[in-house]
Amino acid sequence: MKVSREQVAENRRRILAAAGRLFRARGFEAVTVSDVMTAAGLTHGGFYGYFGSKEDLIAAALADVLATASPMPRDLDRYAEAYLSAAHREDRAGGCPVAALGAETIRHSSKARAAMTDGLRRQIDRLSEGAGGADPETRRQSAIGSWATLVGAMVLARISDDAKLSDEVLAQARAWIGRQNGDEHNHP
Amino acid sequence: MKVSREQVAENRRRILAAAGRLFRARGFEAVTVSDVMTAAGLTHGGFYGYFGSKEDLIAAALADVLATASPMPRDLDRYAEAYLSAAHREDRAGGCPVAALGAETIRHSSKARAAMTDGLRRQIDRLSEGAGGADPETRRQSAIGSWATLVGAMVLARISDDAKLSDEVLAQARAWIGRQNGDEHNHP
DNA sequence: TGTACATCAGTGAACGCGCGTTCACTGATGTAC
DNA sequence: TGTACATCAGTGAACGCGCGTTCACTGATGTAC
Repeated sequence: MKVSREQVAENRRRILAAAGRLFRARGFEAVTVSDVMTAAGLTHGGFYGYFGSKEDLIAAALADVLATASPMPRDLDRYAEAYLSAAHREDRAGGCPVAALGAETIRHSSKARAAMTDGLRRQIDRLSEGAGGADPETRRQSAIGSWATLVGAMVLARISDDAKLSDEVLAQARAWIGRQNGDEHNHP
Repeated sequence: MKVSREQVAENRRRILAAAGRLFRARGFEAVTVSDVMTAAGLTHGGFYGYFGSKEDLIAAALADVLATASPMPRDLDRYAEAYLSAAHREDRAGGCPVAALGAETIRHSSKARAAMTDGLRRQIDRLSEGAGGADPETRRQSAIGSWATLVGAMVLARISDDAKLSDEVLAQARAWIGRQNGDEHNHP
């Protein structure tokens, strides 16, 4: 049965949202087209009316998640605190797509990789604004260094099956970023 | 045809080495048991004489790669230079298993995850030795912070389909780590 | 040391299953008058 | 505004394929004498 144009738009949004969450939680390959469609409240057969292939969905879902990324606190230290939280570590499905899928994306379509690269550029720019340092070059260095530390620390914290070690990684990474920014002159 | 005991040991080593390289290059799920056995110079049927399942192989291959990790230069800055090189970025199959497979490992067997956690502990200890800082706590913080930065920067550098941005990420992450350690007092 | 035989590592065909994808069909939507 | 019909989004059965895994068989190894 045909559905209204608004329903089609709504369904597309639901498919993308479901795919974004499932991919982050389980990775691209462990999630099936059926999984995504069921999570979106549809049956698998309808999928190809929305996307040409599973690879297309991967690229579109990544672009969608990266576009609707969480708004950033104006300050790099505060952002690090939120990013390196136990809540974020536990919430893989709703968390950072780079920490969850960054390494896997390299092996998928060039569109998926382009979406990630685009997200990386925007994230560096956003973090540069909130970074300490007098000149723009220092701020850009802090943005890149901090972002690498945040992503890496979240990967390491999630790897650890020892909760104490995992907590320590998060805390020490936060302190390490603070050590860098605390030395700057923009925090009077 | 039966083969000699030495040949069996050699074959096991080859299977693990092939698996270690293929998994790092393509991820756990995209590599088939046949791929691994063919790369090891055998046929797929013989696999189950060596391992109980593909999941078992994943755990064993991870433990193997992490055990035979490259020897570390005595100094954290020098290690960062080697780790954050273009050569390492290009050599996924022979590179760091954490940057290549860290995020995926969470979703596999507890043995695989335990191998990674073990590797993380050993890496933190190794880097602590080469880190700057007077007291052990500062050195441990530098080790964790640096390791997170290294892993994260490699993931980001590999994501980028823009070579210039990728090079910049590596260079800026190196500088960011140097900035931390350059401030320490153990480099007269 | 040499021979006879039991062992068992490796082979390749075969298995069942679940995947991505296709397609004939259905019936609500939305358009033409 | 109301009616008649063409459109087309969604359904679910079906497809071919490749995966992980099993197994009967083979023939070199290694042991017993």
